[in-house]
Amino acid sequence: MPDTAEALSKPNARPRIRDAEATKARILEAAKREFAKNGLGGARVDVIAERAHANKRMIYHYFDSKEGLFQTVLEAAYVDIRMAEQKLNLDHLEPGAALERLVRFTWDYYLKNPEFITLVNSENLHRAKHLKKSEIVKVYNRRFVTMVTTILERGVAAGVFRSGVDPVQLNITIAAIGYYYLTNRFTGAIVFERDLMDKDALTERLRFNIDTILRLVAA
Amino acid sequence: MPDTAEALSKPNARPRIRDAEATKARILEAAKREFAKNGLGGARVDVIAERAHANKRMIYHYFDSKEGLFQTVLEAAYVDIRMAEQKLNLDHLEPGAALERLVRFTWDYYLKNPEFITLVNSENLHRAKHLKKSEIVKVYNRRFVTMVTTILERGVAAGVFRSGVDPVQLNITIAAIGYYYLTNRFTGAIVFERDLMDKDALTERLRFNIDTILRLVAA
DNA sequence: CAGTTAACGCACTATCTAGTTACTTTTTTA
DNA sequence: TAAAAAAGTAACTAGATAGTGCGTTAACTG
Repeated sequence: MPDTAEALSKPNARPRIRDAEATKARILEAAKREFAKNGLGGARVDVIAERAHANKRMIYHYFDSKEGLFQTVLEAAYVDIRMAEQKLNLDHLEPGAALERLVRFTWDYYLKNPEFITLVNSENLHRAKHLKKSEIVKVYNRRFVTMVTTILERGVAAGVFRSGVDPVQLNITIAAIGYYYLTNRFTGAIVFERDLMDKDALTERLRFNIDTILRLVAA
Repeated sequence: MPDTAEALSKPNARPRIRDAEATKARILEAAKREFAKNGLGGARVDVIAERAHANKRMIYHYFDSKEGLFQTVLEAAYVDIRMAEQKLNLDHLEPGAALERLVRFTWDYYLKNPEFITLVNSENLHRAKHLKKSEIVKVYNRRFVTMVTTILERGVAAGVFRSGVDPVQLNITIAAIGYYYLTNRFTGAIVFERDLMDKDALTERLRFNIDTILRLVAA
């Protein structure tokens, strides 16, 4: 009789397999959802622990504090989008097509990863204090800005884009026209009395955004 | 000796003047700041009471709950921006100038009223549950959408704008290119390694935004 | 297999926080 | 001017909530 009644809370409960990496990953995934849904202030550590099927103690073991956890989640989110952007391989496309592809990608990424937007909003409410500490993110960001600069230069050289467009302003604008539409979709639906998340509405907005950006750089 | 030591906490303290409207106004102002700074979840009712030089009990007396207070603050914010927009009197300007003026106004309003942006962000985190309840805001919003529709129609008739531009998409875009830049100024400063709030940077962004919108509607 | 390390879990606490109770004081009204 | 109504206050409560102390158990190591 190797198992006493006290040793196991449930009869026939198999011994829990221990896996630090898997537990960390489950906590991060649950935290991303909870932070995205309620912001840093509104998120509950107990909820994250429960959703991750982990003990709350482990959160403090791996991430030190609620803010430490938030910072890790945020870093992972930035690394993820920046890596996805790098994979676009825009250099093989002609400048106009490259720009269209970037606008399309940005839109699709926000749509598929709504947590990204909410995490960024939350971080800005806190004046980017967590992102400031992150060294890894800087490296990725530089490569990202370079992408658009290269497209613009190629377009100007080919005579299809006008010169003098600031790559940073363009970058911000590409993000803005997708980001704003999606992050403010709830108040937007009320202000404009329209379902902004309707399938046709989304397609229409993407078309409009591509149009906006191409007209902006057109020669 | 009409005043006993217990009747007055401070010697020579004049009897407090009672003014319900003034107290309400102080609470609303303090609440706007606190909600804008910390979001609905992060805001503290005690802090609002203290900043308003009011007793916390009065908040519950006038606004029922923290959420009731938030809703009132949010409604006031929307009414304020919509009323300011109506005062622009764009009908007297030629279409291009009218559009430029609207872009400029939107930008300046966000700059001068940064709480507006944070309140809207907070409201969207809560899926616009407070704004949904507001009837007054609907009236103002309709007039707002009409404004841009009229400018577009006049521009098309005058042959300076192309036809087929959706006024709602245009409205969203005008807001987006200013709003995104300002709400994400903290993470933006890190991503683009630039001070986005520098005076010259702000002027440059406004110019860029006007350019973006005019190119978007150009015939 | 003995002993060490690392993963995991329970139960607790100090503090905070929205909301309330039970009053006092000023202003208005009849 | 008496009494009713409205404005204002202090002290309290019940429930959360981030964070911990300490014991237990699985996995690895020599």
